[in-house]
Amino acid sequence: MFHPLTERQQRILGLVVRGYIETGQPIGSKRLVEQYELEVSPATVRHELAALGEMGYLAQMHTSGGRMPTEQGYRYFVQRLLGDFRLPAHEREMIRHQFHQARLDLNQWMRLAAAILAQTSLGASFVTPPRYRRNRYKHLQLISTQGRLVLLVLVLHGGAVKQQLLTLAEPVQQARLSATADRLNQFFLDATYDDIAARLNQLRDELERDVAKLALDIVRRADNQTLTDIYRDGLVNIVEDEGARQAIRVLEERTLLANVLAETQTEMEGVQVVIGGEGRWEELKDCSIILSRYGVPDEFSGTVAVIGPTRMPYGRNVAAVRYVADLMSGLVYEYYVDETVQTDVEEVEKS
Amino acid sequence: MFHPLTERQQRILGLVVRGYIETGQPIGSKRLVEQYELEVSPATVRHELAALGEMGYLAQMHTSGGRMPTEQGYRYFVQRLLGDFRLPAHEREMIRHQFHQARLDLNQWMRLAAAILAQTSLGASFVTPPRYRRNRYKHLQLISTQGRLVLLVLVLHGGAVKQQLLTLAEPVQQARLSATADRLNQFFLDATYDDIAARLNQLRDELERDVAKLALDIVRRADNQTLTDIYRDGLVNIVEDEGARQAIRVLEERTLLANVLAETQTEMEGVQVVIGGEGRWEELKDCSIILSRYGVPDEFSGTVAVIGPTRMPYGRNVAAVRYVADLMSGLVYEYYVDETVQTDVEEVEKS
DNA sequence: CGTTAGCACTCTCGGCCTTCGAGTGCTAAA
DNA sequence: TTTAGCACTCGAAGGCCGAGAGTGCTAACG
Repeated sequence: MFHPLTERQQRILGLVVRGYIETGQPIGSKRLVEQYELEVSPATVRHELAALGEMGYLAQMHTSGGRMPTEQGYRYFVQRLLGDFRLPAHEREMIRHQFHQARLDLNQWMRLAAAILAQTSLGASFVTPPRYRRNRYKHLQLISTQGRLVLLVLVLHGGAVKQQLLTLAEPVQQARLSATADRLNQFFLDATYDDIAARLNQLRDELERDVAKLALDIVRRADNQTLTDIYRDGLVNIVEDEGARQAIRVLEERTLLANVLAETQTEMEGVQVVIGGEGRWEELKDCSIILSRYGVPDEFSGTVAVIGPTRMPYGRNVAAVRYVADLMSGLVYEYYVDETVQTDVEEVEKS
Repeated sequence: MFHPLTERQQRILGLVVRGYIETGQPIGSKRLVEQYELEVSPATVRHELAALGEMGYLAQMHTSGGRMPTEQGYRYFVQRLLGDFRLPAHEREMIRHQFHQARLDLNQWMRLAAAILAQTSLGASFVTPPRYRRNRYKHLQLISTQGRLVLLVLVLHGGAVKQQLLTLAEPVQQARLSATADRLNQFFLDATYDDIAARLNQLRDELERDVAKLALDIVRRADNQTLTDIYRDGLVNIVEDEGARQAIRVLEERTLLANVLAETQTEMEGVQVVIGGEGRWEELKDCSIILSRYGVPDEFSGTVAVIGPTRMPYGRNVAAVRYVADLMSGLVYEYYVDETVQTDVEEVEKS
């Protein structure tokens, strides 16, 4: 797989890779000898560099511009030259401590893992949730929300909780929903997708069958789930451009974003535009944010927003934000605001 | 709040802002007249520009470098000069269509909203979930997973589903757990944080009280939840630097990431390093990914990873990824792998 | 009085040239 | 095999110049 290298070649390759990683500049023979106090002359090093170049471990951009590692060079470095480095004890201790601080919550752990990796690597990181290759039905619950709308909560093995709203043909009492859920739970405990599919016909009751079909679909989606819910962090570390950094920092540091949203929250409905931090937030000097609430004002509301450089097409973006916010509001009103609150709202409107 | 502007000044300010947004270059009097066919001479425009400059709407970088809008200039533009622009009909139709495609799933809608905004604005976007100012207890479920570990699933008004693992003092039968949940559900239906806190003392049973306390804590966290679970998209649009773009594109395009993970999945345990796409993925030519599985291999596993430029400190990062993966594995084994699967694993190991 | 033409001035940007320094390959000697 | 010497290459940095765009000011004009 790799050309065999002499001791000295390995040493030199390692130095070039390390040097290039550190400085970002191609490394030449002279610097190599001077900086790392090799006991040979630059000319000798040049021989070796040429050899390493021919074997494909090093490349040079220009005829006289020093060497930098090729992909293969990096690979050799990583596989052969990288002694097993360990994190310093105090860092390990700090990380361990943070994990044990966290509650028994897988999502928290993942978020934390992403944050820690971003912090210690000074790069970006991501974490995907653990998943079973074949999920198993564990527990299902049906919760009536309003009229014919029912919230289905399905717990899978491994603690994954999936939720799904469904619309029944006609309203059904909570009691009957609970009974249905209980029966299905007995029937399908620890069932895989195939199990559920096989036993589906045995169900007589129509409601049971409808719910089971939905559960089946959820298990199917969980089985070939493609990386939704991944946790990311540290994007800000790999972006050089200052303008973009600001925007990304805002999106990653939740406290900052929370501040901005809190201060705009109380203001009027409709689309709001925050330009260049409005003098209040130094951190987003070169950014603009176009945002709009959606949902039930002051009661059950979220935010949709676009963030970009101050120099952005405001007309278009304001229109887009407004349109999407309106759509979201419509959907939320229709499906997610349950009766209690709607009554509250009506009362408020009457008074 | 704003200096009053003449008709013509408004017109000119608008043109400068639009022009600057479009080209990114400061705009001068001459170009203004020629490009937009004003019926006055450059000299007149210069007068107006100077006036707008004194009022603080425009600024110039250098004595002779054309004008660009100040923050205040943008603000005037957005508040007064921006006619209400609407998205073209076919775009609106397309967006509406996509929303109605989606299932009745709030999370899907938010993801979709973020994606659409990113796409139409060519900027970054974010969406926060709608939340009640005061959450209400809706439904609680206790699910025994293994030994003394119990998964608590709490549904709040508005369909928010919170989960939390808890450790009991001693194992309890599922039947008793269900009964407890039922009692609490009756007792706390539609209760707010204060309600729960007030009625907590009335609970006799110790298990009930412990669970209720935990539920109370969950509601408290939901009440002053600070922007967890926000959906972001389009970061790639605001980053110029090509290296960073690649990394971000990988993180945003789930299919690409899924490919990479799928192809590395089957390989050996431990930390893996993907350098520069290994020739297989053109899209991450200048990136390296350091990744490791955690959890139960081939059974219940996820990934932790660091992604950054090819030129990164591999030693440190490999160590960090390994350490975090090991920690996560430990936690997952301890709390999230239930008996059924542990048995499976043992069987496999025996055979 | 608002508008315009003319003018001198300023400043950036791109092209062109030069110099400097780091690095290279080759050859011949140790 | 290693080293010194040498001629050569190439990019980065600095200086110079002219073109172009833009400015403010002033004086004339309707």
